[in-house]
Amino acid sequence: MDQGPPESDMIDPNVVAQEPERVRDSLRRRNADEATLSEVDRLVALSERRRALVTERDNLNADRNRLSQQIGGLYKAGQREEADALKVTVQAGNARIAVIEEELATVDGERDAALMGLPNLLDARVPDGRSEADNVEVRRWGSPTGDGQTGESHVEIGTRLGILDLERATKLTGTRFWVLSGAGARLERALINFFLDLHVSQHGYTEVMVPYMVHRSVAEGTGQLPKFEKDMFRLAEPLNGQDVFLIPTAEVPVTNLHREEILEADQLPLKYAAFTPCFRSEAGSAGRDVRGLIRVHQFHKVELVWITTPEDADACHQALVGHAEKALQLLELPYRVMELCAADTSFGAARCYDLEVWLPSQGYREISSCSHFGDFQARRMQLRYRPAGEKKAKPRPAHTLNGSGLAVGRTLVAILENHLQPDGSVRIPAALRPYMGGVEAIGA
RNA sequence: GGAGGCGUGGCCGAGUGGUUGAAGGCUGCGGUCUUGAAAACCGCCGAUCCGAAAGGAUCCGGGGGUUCGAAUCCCUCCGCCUCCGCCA
Repeated sequence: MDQGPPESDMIDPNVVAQEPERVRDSLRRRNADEATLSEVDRLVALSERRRALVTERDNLNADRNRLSQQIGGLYKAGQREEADALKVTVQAGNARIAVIEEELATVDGERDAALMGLPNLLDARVPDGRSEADNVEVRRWGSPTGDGQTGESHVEIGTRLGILDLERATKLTGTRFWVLSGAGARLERALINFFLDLHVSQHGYTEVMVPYMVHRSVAEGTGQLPKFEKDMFRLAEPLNGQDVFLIPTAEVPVTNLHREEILEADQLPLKYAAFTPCFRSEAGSAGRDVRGLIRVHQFHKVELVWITTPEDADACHQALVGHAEKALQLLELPYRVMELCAADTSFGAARCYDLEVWLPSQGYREISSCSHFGDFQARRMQLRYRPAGEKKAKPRPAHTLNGSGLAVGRTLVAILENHLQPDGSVRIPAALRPYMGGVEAIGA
């Protein structure tokens, strides 16, 4: 069923086997429970067992190979008797090999499953913290208006202007869906084009359009699976022989574009910008952000993805954040940059900055998450590169990064709320007007 | 949906049961030669796992089977191509 080389790894399995304390430290900083911590001990034992089995199996294989050659030689020499005697020996060895292979398959399976369920090692620079309240503000931009509580909400504004229709959306698919019409729909489309043009022509990204449904192994590559299956939508029937999931973000198909490849160092960094819809089940978030466009089952996003070298990754990460910030600045939306603390850093990330846009009705809300995955995703999808310089350098896992540039729906919300005029209309920021057919305000 | 063909290393392409991880070519890298370049010639050039190393194991789309031994035979899945039908 499954294609391609076996998925394995996540954090370097050798690190788990040889420096379990380092892994435990990272897990503790992430607020991991005891069950997860004990996985590390199990992993150490599993790795040892695996090594012993592999060694024995390889030795037996070597014996068999040698004897088989002898058998071939004996047959050619017409010495059937001797050959048949050797066959019996080999058959006995094969029986033992079969037993070992069986145990090895079990051990490998358990080890892989445990490994795939462990979150990434945290970057040492990530600040300690027990919750999102401990995230560290890095900088602010712009001048927020209002108190972040009593401002007119995008739902009220959009409905009043007749460009947002939440009620009719529920007739179609129920709650957490939306309908935009007229200038609202145009605004959504304008934002998509604005983001794409900005990043492609100003920031040097290559635009890509990708499938919105992916195989299970692809979602494992970026780390959504196996742990967060309930957050995704899965097709009822397998497609092309495999389970298929609706993408929760373009990160998934785009980062996996080069899975199982060995890239040359001079190809890096690879920078992709992709517009896609994103589908999220929002399991477990019942009751949160129930009204409006903030948390929905389907939304649009322009995602920025980098594939780079370990040496360059930090600088790339900073550049990525800057690119997302630029979009907010051009749209004249106040925001702050937060460095996430250990407990709030997501499963696959080693380090992460969130961009939070100011909403007069809600205060600061996440509008972009810029993550540095180190080699975590690259290991899971066997995405490697060959270091430059020395002749035959061994392939190494690449480093991957991604960030929203930006979440379109939330940007639309931010524009409605921040650029609301005293007369009830909404001003279109200058940078966006060319994409709005020159319109300067909605509802004026 | 029906019928047929194909799937080998970065690329092209040999190879139908035995010491082939795989001929040959191309590309790439190093060298000789050259003021430099080109050409020519020589050499090197896949990945993963175990091992301190020596060395060993595995991989010819994926999985399974036959066999002492499989790139080579069988089954199955996936992918690509061609023809017919259908839909856009």
